[in-house]
Amino acid sequence: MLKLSKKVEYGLIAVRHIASLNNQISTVKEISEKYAIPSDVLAKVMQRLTKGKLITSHQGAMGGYTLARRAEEISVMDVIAVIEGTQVGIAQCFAEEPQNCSIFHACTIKNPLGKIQHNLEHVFNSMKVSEIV
Amino acid sequence: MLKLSKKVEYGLIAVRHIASLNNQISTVKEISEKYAIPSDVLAKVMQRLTKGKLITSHQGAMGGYTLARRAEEISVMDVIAVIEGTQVGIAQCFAEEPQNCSIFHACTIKNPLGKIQHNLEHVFNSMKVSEIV
DNA sequence: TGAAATAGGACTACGCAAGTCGTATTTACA
DNA sequence: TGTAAATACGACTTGCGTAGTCCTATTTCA
Repeated sequence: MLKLSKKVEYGLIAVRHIASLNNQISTVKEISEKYAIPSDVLAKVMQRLTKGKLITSHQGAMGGYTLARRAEEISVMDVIAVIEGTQVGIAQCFAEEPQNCSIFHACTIKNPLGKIQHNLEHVFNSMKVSEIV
Repeated sequence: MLKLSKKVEYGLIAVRHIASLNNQISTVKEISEKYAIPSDVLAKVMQRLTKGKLITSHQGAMGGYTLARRAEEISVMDVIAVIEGTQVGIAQCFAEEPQNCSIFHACTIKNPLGKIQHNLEHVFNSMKVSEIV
């Protein structure tokens, strides 16, 4: 409950890793070994980060990944959004299709949870990869 | 990902309900019908809230539940902790047995996530049931 | 041309959330 | 004193999402 997914953790670690090496090209193999992350899983994460334009892929031998933006311009929220493909929502009300919640009409806690939701979004948006030293 | 469980939502709704009726005795049937919550599920939630001493049960006919403390003294965190029975942790590092994380030793994002964790805890601790109008 | 790298689909395993069911126990009140 | 209304609680089922594995295709450097 209320946990980040491993994919997001892996993504943050990877992006931070590249940033910490001054954007030097890095491979899945290198990162997965260094941090003991299953390489197949990390590979998919990197592909999503690429599609989300947070990093740039370099195919072929001697290839790998570099950041697509400066580390100061990549927020934790960016990484989450790109990897999960959905909005962060602590309840259905704040994700897509709020109406799907079985309780929607009678729910009395949407507003208070909304405050918490906003707070979370703010924290995730304001924390940048460059701060993850 | 990062979602509260339905049980916690139900618990918050129930506690708020009782508080909004000035701590008048309320039954599972009444609450489950009013908010369209499955009564069996709600019953278990109420039992946990009782064990956690947030509400008081009154068995037998004409029984039900009342708050065990003033609404100003019940935080959202209290409800979560009692219902889930575990610490809120956005990653394994912040739950029980941090060492179980497959990445623990090499993880580079414990500190930044810790900031987010603390922020979350603060928000949940400071929001009281009395504020959930 | 071969090796090193990304791209990406298909599949499995597992755990947890959510809900259901059945039964026991307590208590007010007719 | 019996019955109905209520809580107590364990066992079970189901479904879904997470995490991970496997396999193959494609790209590119040397």
